[in-house]
Amino acid sequence: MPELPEVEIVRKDLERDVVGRKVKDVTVKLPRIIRRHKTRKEFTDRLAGRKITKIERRGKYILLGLDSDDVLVMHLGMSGHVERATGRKAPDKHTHVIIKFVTGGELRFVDMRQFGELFVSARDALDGVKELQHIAIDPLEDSFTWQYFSGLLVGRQVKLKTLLMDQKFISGIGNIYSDEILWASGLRHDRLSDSLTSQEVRRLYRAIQEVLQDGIRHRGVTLEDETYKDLYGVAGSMQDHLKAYGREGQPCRRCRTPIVRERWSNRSTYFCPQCQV
DNA sequence: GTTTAACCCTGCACGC
DNA sequence: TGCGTGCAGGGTTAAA
Repeated sequence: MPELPEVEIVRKDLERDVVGRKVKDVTVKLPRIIRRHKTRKEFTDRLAGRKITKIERRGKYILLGLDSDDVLVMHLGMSGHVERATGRKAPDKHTHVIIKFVTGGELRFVDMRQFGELFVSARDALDGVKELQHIAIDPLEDSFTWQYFSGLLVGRQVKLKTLLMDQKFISGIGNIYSDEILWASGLRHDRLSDSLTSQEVRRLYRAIQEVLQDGIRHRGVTLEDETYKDLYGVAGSMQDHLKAYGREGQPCRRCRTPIVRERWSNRSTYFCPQCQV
């Protein structure tokens, strides 16, 4: 389930591995993945012969800058990942788009559940893309200060988990990391944002940064379904360090109370009923 | 402004 | 063993 840390790992891997490479040709095996384009050709023609110049991230979106002033936008959805491969190894059945490079080797977009997508946009038209224009501040940016964060909370009365997962509020946090952040800050998912003391706001702010950085340090969460892997097919290890998510019935690492799983907004939410208040 | 539900799709568990 | 059914899973958006 790629969230900010997983997407950031992919961004870093791509930055090291594909910047400077020139695209030879592109194969789209499943048009659904490029659903914003009317035809395959409209997509592939804008990539063929182009050199990749830089890799950026906006929330959970990855932006591959091209030397044509176009940008290849990538969203991993729920089960997507990107892998570097040689043409020798046959692509598995969930490989939907293959980008071949002039220097050999290729980039494969793999996504079992097909919620991910790729599209090409002119760089100066990016701000007009609905999903990108509303993306809020990145919690790992320098400008995400404690003052800024507490300012965001002013006048809002929303449950904390809803707020954390709201990409218009802060970008990059999904179901797994929101549970971890709330556990780390000792706050319940259904606490209302305007009920926090300034000490609790500070704890939440710290937890957001620490948990996300931890996720990056451990190269992301790879669950049993193994849908997320880095560019080289290597699994992350953050799943071994989770304190709440996926630990239903297991003792809380702080107070030994069994972790509870609750159905919340059509999602699983894991928390400690004792030490998260 | 906030909450809820539905949708996207595949794999898997379950019952017959 | 094989088939059909139902549901989990995350992000987004439309509707309430």
